[in-house]
Amino acid sequence: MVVRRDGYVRAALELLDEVGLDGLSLRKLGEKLGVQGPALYTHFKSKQALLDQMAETMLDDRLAPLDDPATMTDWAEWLAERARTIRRTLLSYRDGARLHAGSRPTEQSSMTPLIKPLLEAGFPEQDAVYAILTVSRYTLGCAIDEQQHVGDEGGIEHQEDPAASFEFGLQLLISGLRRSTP
Amino acid sequence: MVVRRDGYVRAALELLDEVGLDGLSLRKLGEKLGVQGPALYTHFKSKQALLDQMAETMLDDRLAPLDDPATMTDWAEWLAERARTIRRTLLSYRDGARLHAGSRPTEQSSMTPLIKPLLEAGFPEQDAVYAILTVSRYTLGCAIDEQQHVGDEGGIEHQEDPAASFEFGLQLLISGLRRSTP
DNA sequence: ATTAAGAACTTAGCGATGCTAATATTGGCT
DNA sequence: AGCCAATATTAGCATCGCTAAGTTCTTAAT
Repeated sequence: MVVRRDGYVRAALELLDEVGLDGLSLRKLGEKLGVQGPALYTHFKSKQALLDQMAETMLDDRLAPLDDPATMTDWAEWLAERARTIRRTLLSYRDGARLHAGSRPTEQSSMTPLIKPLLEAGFPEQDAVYAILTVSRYTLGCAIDEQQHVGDEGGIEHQEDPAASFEFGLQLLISGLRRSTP
Repeated sequence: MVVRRDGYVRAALELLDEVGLDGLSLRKLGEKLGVQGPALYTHFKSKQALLDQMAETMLDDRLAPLDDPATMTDWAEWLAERARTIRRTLLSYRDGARLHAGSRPTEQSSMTPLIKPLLEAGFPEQDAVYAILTVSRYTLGCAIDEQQHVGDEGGIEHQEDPAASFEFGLQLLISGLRRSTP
């Protein structure tokens, strides 16, 4: 009951790229898996539970390598790189940002390991938590806004470079945080 | 064909608070209006068009007063107050943030009037655009994350004060922007 | 007053959806 | 062989977005 689950989630992520979030149905996913639609209720108690798992898997896959202590140098660079990875990931799936926005974390994904680098840098615990949340939420907001405007027939003022705009705000946050740890 | 439209949108926003985004159907909205479901297609070409209009109306209602030049003092305070209003508004409707995240602006809502205060403060045009975008997107990300975790049975580390966390990041952004205009 | 035009609404119905219930099939373990 | 749990199937309910065809109502020009 836990063996096939992961494969199903990954198939669902493939299907997402093919049909989009609004077109994603359990029957279509079943077809892709050579299985009838209701069979999926053996593994997920609801469609939302599947969506939640998709959102978590999508991010965890690419975020895991970043939490390897070997690659970690500067906390600020780590935090920035984490944000860039989140954005890149959400944008790399069709409706990836909207999928994440509409999902709730499955297990309580602990924040404790995340704030550790910041605590070592001298941040008070509360500030460390807020720093992680702030950067993550800013990144999510960017990804949603960017992805919602794909194929927008660039209006006059739509000369925005999304990556540059994202980096602009990210540096605002990071350098603001830097200033608070002398 | 344009008289009833606005009333229908507001009724839809009321219905949203009652049944949530996933429970919002054209048939239910019709019932609330004493009308059959398909009648709504006279006013909206699709359900998504209705959702788009709801998202726009929701925000415009409360954002309009802020753009009154009389009340504008400091550009930074204006920008911060704008962000707070957006957040307050999104949180004040059930699934308000998710509704906004899944919508696309109806007419190209021009950014020109928004960047004006920043241009007068000496910002280069590109930075002014990025500043508005950054603050708006951060706010959207916050609202989504907060609203998705209502009734989360506060885990051990879930000692977050959402308003304080939002203000933490907002000040990071605003004071970062302040520093770039001496 | 008559007519034409258009907006607003109704009814009927198609294809698809999430999900439940009841029933079957599989596959490893003792 | 026999059992148990995991896994899948079929049938079907209620609801959904949306389309098509036809109706009523308002309004304005003749």
